[in-house]
Amino acid sequence: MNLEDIARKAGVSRSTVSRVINNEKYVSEDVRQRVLQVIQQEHFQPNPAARTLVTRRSNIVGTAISQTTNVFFGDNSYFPMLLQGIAEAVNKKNYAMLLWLAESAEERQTFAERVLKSRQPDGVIITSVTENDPLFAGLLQHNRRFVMVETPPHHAEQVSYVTVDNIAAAQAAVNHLIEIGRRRIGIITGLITIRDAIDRLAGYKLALEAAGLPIDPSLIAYGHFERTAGYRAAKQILACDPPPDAIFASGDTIALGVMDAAKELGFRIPEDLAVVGFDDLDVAQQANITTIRHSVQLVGSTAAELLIKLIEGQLEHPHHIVLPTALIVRRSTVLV
Amino acid sequence: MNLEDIARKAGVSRSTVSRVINNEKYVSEDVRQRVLQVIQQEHFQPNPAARTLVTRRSNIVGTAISQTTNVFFGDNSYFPMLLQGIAEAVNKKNYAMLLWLAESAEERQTFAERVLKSRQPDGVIITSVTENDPLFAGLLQHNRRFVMVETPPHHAEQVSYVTVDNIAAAQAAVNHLIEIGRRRIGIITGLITIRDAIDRLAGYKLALEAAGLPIDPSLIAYGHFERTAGYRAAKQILACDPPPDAIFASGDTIALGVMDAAKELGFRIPEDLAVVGFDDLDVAQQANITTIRHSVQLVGSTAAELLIKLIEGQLEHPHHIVLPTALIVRRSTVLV
DNA sequence: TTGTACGCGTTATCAC
DNA sequence: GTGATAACGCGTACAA
Repeated sequence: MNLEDIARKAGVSRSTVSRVINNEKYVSEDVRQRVLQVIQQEHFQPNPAARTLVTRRSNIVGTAISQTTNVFFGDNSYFPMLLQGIAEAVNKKNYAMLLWLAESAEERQTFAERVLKSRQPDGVIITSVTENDPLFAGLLQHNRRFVMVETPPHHAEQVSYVTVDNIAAAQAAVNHLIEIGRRRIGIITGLITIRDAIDRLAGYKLALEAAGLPIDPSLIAYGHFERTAGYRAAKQILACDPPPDAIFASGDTIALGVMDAAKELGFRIPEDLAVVGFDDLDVAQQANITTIRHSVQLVGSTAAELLIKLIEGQLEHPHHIVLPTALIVRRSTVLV
Repeated sequence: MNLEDIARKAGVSRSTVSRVINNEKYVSEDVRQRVLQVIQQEHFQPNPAARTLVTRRSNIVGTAISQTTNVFFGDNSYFPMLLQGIAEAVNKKNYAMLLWLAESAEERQTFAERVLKSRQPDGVIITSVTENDPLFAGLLQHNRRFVMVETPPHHAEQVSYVTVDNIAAAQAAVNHLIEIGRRRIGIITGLITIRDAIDRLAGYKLALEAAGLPIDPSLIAYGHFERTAGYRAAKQILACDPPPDAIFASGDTIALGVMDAAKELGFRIPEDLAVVGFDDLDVAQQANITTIRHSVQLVGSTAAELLIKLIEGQLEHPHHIVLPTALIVRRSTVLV
């Protein structure tokens, strides 16, 4: 069943059917109705491949998640939320989403090749880019259309991206700790090759400096966005003498690990140790963790919308969007 | 850049280039090398739309997740693991994955229409099918190629699917409880319109009957696959007089909710109350919950492999695959 | 072993 | 308003 068949049944030409389907004007109302009726009764859908061949548009956006398995899996709902946001925008615009997931032990290089090789999507959304990410470099080099979630590690001026103001948010988190009287404030970073992690650390330092507090290197632990990593890093920091009276965890899953360690070492929260997370994932609410809220879903939908606008030429590339954050105070810093 | 261009640069005809790309024989070795070299230096990739148009194959498999947002989001890593498994198989076979996610409050009907309308993929993987699922019905009615994860609610004989032996697994779980001396064993089901949930309940009943134990309706609570649902259902069951000495939770997230309720009501685990979960998600290991292990990732990859074999005509439709399970004993039933 | 010619189902560009 | 007809880039019988 194709345009030709529909045309015959409706007693018109192929071009007219095409016009009806694409909602063009210059089709008389009765012809349009007749054609629509045939289309409906035959459950006709135009062949997307043929359409793509001529328009050079697939109406598909790709999403590449180059994280190792356990992060995508684990206690982290970041990616599912991001996907949900992307899906939402993509549906609204009548696009489809192609998804690439890195395999557990896959090299970033082979993953990048897989994504770069694919010519199906009109554009790509990428996330969790590291310093020398071959995917990022490849997209840039081949001049492919893409949008980054998070701030790019470099060439930020040439790249379209959606992010939250990590520096300001981290400052807000640390300021909150200072306001409740904490003076020895530690930080556990995310994977420090990722821009988000870098910026949150920068915000932490800025807040301390602004308050005239010293920056103690022994209170800075480099980790990554997982509970177990948070646990290990917290044990290290809490062993300092004197121990910190607060820890800013660069992610909620890290904060969970901090709580684990604190409990084990007999620190009361928040009396002995105040903890602030980042992201406001479901777990933060469940575990009553003070955190920075930024809607991951909103980041996802914003990124997808931006990408589609770039594809459709409604916006100039590059384009940068910074979404707001909010400090959510819970029991991990303030007793109710 | 297309076949024609490559052909010109290599000094051969378009068809020869096509033959080289598709690895056909009857191409002399030196011509093949010459063509390959040009392809490499031009970074040429054949246009997938043109290819699809003529072969009627897109090498894309669709995955439809028709669950509401919070399930996909929440404390549940089931879908990410499933996706990871699908991605693995899809990569191996050089396919791509198209993903549809239902939106938070979306009607099952509109979601089904969205999936059914799409003609991009060569086949579809679906999951979480309910009794009168319009997506399931639509795929069946339009005679579309698809594979189900889990046992279909009906028409199972006509449908290809991958599942675990839920009945046997639930029996094993309950038998374990009986073996450690429990006699008043409750169950909290998953969403009872889903086949998995139905079968696990059936297995529970079979095990009790086989052991000559009564089936007490007040010990059966109908819930769904979420922690909070497990919590509520557990509070209900634990309020019975006499209370149960064991609960079989139809999912690990439900089991977490049971532990929450038990803790709140002062039940010691496992002394006063033994708890068995299902799925062996990461959380089960973290919370030390006895559970039924079945690799969700394996289910995903098996489903994708099956679908691709059906697409490529290497297997007759319908085809059924039942994957094994294992009882994993942890501290929620037995003190170490 | 290689080349020629046609068709896949659409959109775009004309002429009418 | 409508209808021919030429692309789009590829695979594939068939001819050479």
